[in-house]
Amino acid sequence: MPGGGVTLSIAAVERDTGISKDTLRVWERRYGFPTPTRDAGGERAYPPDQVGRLRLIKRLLDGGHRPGRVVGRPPLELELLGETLGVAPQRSRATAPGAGAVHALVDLLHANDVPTLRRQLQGQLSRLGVAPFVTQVVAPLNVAVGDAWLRGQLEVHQEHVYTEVLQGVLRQALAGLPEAAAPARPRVLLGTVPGEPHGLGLLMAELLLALDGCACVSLGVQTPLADLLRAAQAHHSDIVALGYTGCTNPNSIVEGLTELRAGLPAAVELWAGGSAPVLQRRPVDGVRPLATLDRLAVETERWRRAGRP
Amino acid sequence: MPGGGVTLSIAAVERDTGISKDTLRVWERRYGFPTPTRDAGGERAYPPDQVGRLRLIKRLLDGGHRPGRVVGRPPLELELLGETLGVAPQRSRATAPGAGAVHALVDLLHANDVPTLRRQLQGQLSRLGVAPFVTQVVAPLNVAVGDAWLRGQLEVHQEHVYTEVLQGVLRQALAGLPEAAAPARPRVLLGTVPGEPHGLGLLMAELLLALDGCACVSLGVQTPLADLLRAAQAHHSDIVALGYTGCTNPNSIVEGLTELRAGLPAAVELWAGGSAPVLQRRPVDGVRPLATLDRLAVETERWRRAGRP
DNA sequence: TTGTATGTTTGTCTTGGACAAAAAGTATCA
DNA sequence: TGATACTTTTTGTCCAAGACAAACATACAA
Repeated sequence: MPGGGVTLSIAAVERDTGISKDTLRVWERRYGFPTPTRDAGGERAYPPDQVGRLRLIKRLLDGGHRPGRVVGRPPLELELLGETLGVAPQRSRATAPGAGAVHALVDLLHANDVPTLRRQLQGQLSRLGVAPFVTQVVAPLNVAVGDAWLRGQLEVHQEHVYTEVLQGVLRQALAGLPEAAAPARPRVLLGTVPGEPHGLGLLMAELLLALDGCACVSLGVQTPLADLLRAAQAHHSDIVALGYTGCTNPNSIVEGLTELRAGLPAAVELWAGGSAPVLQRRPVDGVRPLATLDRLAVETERWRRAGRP
Repeated sequence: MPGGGVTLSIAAVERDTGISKDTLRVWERRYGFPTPTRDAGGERAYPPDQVGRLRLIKRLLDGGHRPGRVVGRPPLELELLGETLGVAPQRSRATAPGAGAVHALVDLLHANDVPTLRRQLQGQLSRLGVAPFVTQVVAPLNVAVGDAWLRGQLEVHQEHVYTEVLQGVLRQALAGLPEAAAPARPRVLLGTVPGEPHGLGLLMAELLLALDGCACVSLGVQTPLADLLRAAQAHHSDIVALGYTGCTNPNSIVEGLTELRAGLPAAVELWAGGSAPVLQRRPVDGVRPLATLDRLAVETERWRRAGRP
């Protein structure tokens, strides 16, 4: 519990790295790392350099490596692994339209130039219009930022700044949209489940849906499952749309979707979008996976064709 | 791990209630509640009604009750306790200016009327101007919403909607502010520590500081401590301002502030604001507690008087 | 009323074992 | 060659009961 000064308690390491206490203890037992010292009370005390190494390991795991191969390895070896990460899927992106703009924006982020970044994004928004801005600039930018972070080229705080700035721009665009007519349909409830802290995707979806004439209500991030159900009832939602980025446990994603589907009336559709691979790999009965943002318009159209009251 | 269907696993209960697994197990041992059944694998399986009761208990604990007095008690008794919660500090608020408006807004929230709520807030903003809106409407509204939630008069999803709508309004106001001149000082870095998911207070502070001519960079919520330090360095911040709402563990708040103060250059000030009682009760050396939003202007003025380069 | 000492409450950490789901490896067949 | 089914390894989470220190409450003295 103490951990003041130069070492961190196991709880502090869990907070800072996102690795659970149970996992930290079992790694120590199995792979011989980390090797925390003990404080006066016999509790684990982690030196800062080990915490840094744990963070690097976490990045590699998020990038697809397996614990057995990385958790015992010396730091130098890990650095090398990190640099070769995420390069494969990049080939297609380099030639995509707007690739130059995306690259320039990542550079600004890298230089910590917040005002210019904000101005550039706003400029792109007014130049392209809302929908093209979201699909052709923000979406690839998101991937680029995620990739850069994965490879350690972007620090965590820079990713936070990115989220914050972009959120400002997107919300401004949302506020500028004309309000939908009173009986707008479908009525969509947006949100993420507990454990999923990223709300940018949600905001992008809300923007596109609102543009398409849907009546959106967003709950923001991390709403408990029971409250998602209650909210859907309170707002007479036609559709519940959830966002997933894959930073959470795949098991709990599937578990949560199953639970929600069971609790939701059959007439209410359940959409699950975002970059979490598990959505495509393990489809849940009665849950519509939305692989890309384009699907939003398609599915909305389908819903309208079905002609609910 | 299963918990599919009608019962929840211990991990799901932790997510839904915010009560840690360790605590759930120790309550069962000490107070005889909860009493989960076991699944085929011998793991705890919590029925939904017990989860609801746990949520109520969590509310009561956040409101100041002690576990020994509430965790064993039957549900009926808990309901009664809940209703008498938080009434004491309300007397002063009833007569405050704008109390009527606050009441009306809470009613809208209660009725799930999102469009009207948004319009009303925007109307108040343009009528009063930014600073009075923040201090005289949003701040008391925050307290009122928190109180209502504590007493069980507002559901969690309604609080989420509130946060979402207000965030939209505040960010719009922020975007409408003229950009500060290039050498604006002080340079303030805003954020919250891991475990603190509420960003509204941060947004309010950013708005007031920007209005006062500060150069703000916000990292949003839940930035790891090490990255807060790195960000302060990258942005050459004069001040690091953190927001706390008290939904987190008081120990870890103090621990985190101590760690940050140790890692930050002496010339960089560390401000801690928000409704967490521990900030006033256990001051940390070298950390400036900001009890109310008014203090922001005062402290900024003091910093400027001190005349840094 | 304020400060100090004592006892109780309470959340978190400990150990070592266990298990099931996911991933990887291997064999079989079209 | 490629897809499918089976087997083994890997890996995160859960369990039990015990221990401890910080926070809280209560009693007592100045």
